[in-house]
Amino acid sequence: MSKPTSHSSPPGARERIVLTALRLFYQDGIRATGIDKIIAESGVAKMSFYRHFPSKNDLIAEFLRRRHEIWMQRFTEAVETKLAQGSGGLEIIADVLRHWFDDPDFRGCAFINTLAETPLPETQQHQIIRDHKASLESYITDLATRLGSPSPKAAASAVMIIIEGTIIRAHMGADPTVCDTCKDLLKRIGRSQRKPNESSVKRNEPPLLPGL
Amino acid sequence: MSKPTSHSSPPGARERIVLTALRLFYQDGIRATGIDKIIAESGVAKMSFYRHFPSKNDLIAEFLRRRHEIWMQRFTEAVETKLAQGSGGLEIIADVLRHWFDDPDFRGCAFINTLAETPLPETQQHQIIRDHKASLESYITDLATRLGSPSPKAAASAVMIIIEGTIIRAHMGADPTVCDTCKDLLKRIGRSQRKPNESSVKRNEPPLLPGL
DNA sequence: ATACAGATAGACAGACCTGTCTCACCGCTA
DNA sequence: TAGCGGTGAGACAGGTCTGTCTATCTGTAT
Repeated sequence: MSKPTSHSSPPGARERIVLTALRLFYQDGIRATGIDKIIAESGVAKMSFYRHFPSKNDLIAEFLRRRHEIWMQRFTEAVETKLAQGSGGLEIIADVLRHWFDDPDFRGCAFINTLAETPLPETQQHQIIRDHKASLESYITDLATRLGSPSPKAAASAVMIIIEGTIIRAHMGADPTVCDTCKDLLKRIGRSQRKPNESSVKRNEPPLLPGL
Repeated sequence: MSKPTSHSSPPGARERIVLTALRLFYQDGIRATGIDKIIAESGVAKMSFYRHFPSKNDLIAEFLRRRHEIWMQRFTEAVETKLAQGSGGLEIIADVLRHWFDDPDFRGCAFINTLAETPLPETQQHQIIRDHKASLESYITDLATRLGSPSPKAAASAVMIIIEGTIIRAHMGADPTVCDTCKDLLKRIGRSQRKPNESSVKRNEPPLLPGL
């Protein structure tokens, strides 16, 4: 709105604060990161901080919004690139996730983590978190549609469970093959919907069509 | 070890502390719950607390251990009951989860939440969390074996992803049909391993055998 | 030159947090 | 009865947290 946000010169006070928050809130968690630390590391005066963000909650909200933009942009870009290479169906998501997990700074999903450390009443934060996941699910639905899924919404619901579960398992760090398992699961999603031989047909959908 | 833990009279100071921690740590999160609050709500003197738990971290560790015992006991009991009723395969897990989510105090998985709000170095906590998940996976592997899965370990890996993902989705609270989707996915796991028609065969397993 | 907008530096208040310490009490057994 | 281990009540220290306030500096437009 008011600041350049990109494409020019040294970032202003507000932008430096947000960039520091993106790093510290994700790396150490929200409760563990004090305002003082953000102020110190972004090289900003305390009053400058409180001029831009009346309270810590406002910065948290901005952190979540920015994280959403950045994450979605990277995720969709990576998926679209793989898609353009014609390298498969929904299971390419597993490769994209694997690449994310390989980042040494990976510490799980910022939205899941924030939800986990926010008890109940922070309705604004919860709303942003839900919006993020809804946005991701919407994109997955679109993706499933383009891949010819006869029931893209049902596929997206299943894919969301698999994505969240894979992120958690990767964050736990126990099983190094979690992305392989994820990929297998996603392949099954892509395949399964064209075999009306058993009980999973209780939705009304067009028969097949391998479109696009 | 030292205290009766059950079957008799009013619980001692240590037990009251642990019971209060089980409630507050899960409900409000670990960082958000101060020692003072636990002390006040368990009706215990501060020195009694610090006699039993030299630091808050010790209480957190005990919280995780007790939560593990209680959760596993309830989970396996519910699964075994449904199993004894002959009501299906791995997908009965979805029903057990649904029942858990219906608890008005449900606030996600205590272990996931604790991991999310614990940055890095709390190795003891991380170890207990990993042990819990490994224990669950071990039980699922056993379950898959008893249900005749030809590759129970692979099945358990997949089921773990689905369980974690379903818990997260339920915690987000966006999609009320998440347990239905979970159930569909679990049914597919139960079915899928006996169709070697496509690429998912890169592990070395016995060809088929619908055993037991 | 002057006025103003925005930034820096840092003191400060009030709350909360962990952990220590003192003192009095209660119930037990020797 | 005398002692003793476990307990309750609460003051206290030292640190950290959020948020407010004052004072000073800098660049720009008038």
